[in-house]
Amino acid sequence: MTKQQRGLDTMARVLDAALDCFARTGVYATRIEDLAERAQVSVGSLYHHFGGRERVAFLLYQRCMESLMAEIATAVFRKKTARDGVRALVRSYLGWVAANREAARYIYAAASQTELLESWKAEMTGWKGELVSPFVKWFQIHIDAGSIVDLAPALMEVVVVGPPAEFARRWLSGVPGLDMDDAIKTLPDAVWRSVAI
Amino acid sequence: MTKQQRGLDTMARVLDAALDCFARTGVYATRIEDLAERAQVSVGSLYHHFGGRERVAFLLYQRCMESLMAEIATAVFRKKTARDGVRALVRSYLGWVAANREAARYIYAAASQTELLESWKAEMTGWKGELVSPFVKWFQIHIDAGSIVDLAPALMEVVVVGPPAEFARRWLSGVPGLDMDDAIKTLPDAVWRSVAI
DNA sequence: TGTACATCAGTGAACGCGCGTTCACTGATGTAC
DNA sequence: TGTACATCAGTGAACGCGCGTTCACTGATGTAC
Repeated sequence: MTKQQRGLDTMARVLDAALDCFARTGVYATRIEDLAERAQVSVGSLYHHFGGRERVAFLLYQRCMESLMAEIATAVFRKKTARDGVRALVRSYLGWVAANREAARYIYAAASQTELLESWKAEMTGWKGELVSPFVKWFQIHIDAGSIVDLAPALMEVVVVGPPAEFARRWLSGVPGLDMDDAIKTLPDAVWRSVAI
Repeated sequence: MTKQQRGLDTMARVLDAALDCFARTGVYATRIEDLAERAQVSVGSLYHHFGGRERVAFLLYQRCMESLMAEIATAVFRKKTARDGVRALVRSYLGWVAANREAARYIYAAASQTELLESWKAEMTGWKGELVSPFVKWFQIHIDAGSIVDLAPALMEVVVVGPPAEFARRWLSGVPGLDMDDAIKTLPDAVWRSVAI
């Protein structure tokens, strides 16, 4: 009827293993058996809980995304001014990436796998909306206060997240000449300039 | 000894087919046979010219990337002022994406497939350097003239390309509520603000 | 507190097949004289 | 201009195997009385 604690534990172990495997080898390049072995679980058990690899990939994506959003939320929402909030957002985004390279790598890889996420599209739209809605409200307040340019939420998100996200992608894929500390110093101000009034 | 015209033609046909297949189904989800069929080529011939799927993927990546960079270059380099150049860069980037959705989709997908590009890493570093060096020079001139903030090339690239790239990714993956015309109107100015002095 | 029953959790060998890769061969194009 | 030879281009059936998925079964945990 309901899930037992033991089941939840093994699901967590599988997701841990999936983070390792998916980030390094890629989702479709990791064999079910690799996953099972690394998670100390039989393949049968894995199928019992997830029903297949795609479900593992989706649940892992949710887990990683929620971790990122939680970190950013705590950094932003305790700031009073728009300037401090926007800069904290960029800084915490980059900080999270540096501290969770595998999760970040996986988020970026998964986001571009349309095939992968297509199956869960409905389930995802609602979930993602809930994650970002607090930020939309926060920005709206500062737009109304006249301290931030008036951009539609989707464009605001792109303008603010674009630079740190682009940096993170390149940094994670080992592009030479990229220094995370430099980025943490300069990108917050650059992003703030683009939305400041 | 040297390649014949007939060989070059079939290679081009294979790359055309690969753009279709890779952008829609994903690189590793497209079967060699699908590629061959769509390109009107036998699998044996495909192996004769490329030696495997990865080489197809790499050459296609180069082709797409060069198309994008050429479009941006012609748009930027005829502008005199830094402001016009930066805005033209963002505008032409988005314009190219809108006009070449499949190629854009593939660029983003391929860039996050470390496994894929790892094998050609050496070959790519030099090639990519040649593509971006004209832009580095262009920006340096305007930095020296004091009309643009002094950022390291890698960070400048991230700040300028980040917003349009992030928008493009989301737009291509069908995130609801994204309008390309809106982006073309607002992003160039937002990006310019972040690098203007 | 103990027993009986139901459901969940876990196992791993066996099956089956999709698909990449090869290879011996034919045809086409180029070159030397 | 023609002939002979070399190399490139193209073919597709056959092979082989990696790997996802199933399934009948055992063990563990929870529940009702």
